Amino acid sequence: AVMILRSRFLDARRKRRNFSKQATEVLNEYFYSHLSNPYPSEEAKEELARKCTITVSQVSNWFGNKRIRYKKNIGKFQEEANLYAAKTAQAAVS
Amino acid sequence: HTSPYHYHHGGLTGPPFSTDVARHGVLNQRRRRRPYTKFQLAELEREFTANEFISREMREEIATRVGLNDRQVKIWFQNRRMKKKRMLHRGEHSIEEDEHVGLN
DNA sequence: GTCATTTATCATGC
DNA sequence: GCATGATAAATGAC
Repeated sequence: AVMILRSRFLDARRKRRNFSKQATEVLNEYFYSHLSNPYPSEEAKEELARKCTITVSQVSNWFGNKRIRYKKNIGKFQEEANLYAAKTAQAAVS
Repeated sequence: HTSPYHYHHGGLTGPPFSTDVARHGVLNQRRRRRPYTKFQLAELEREFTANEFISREMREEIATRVGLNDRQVKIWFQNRRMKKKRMLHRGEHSIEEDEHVGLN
């Protein structure tokens, strides 16, 4: 039984799929609008998970990867940051 | 539960990840992650199957046998117990939503 | 001890 | 060929 569980566990990343465009959109919106403290609470993670149709663990994985990769190369994400900054600014006006 | 790396922040001034530099000085930087060998993992898994919690004596015995310090062995068993918990909690939510060939 | 993380590595998508 | 999601070592809060 243990072997079955483990093989199924290892298959998770073996057949990983990219998130949908809408899901990535939602996650990035939250990330760049909370850039000073990009650590969503457990409740926020659950809400993001519902909106993106993914699990809470996947939300945690996404933010973990996003934080480290953003920190390692801020310049590479500058264009993306400006994009979502303008998007949230647009939402604030309306 | 607050984020550990932002716990000591008094104000909200400063860039997102400013605490990283202040966390450790020049001398003590974070130990680099080093994947374990197949032999080490096989031995650790075998011991974990026997018992998930080990005493300090058994910990030292395993450490010298596989070529790790007792701290690494302790951490490995902690992470292994967390992994088991995740594995068990996986079958609850999504039994098997495989082959969802979804296009964006 | 648990557990949310950081960091590097892995496996895959395209 | 890198981008991306998931996992494996390692740290620290509690």
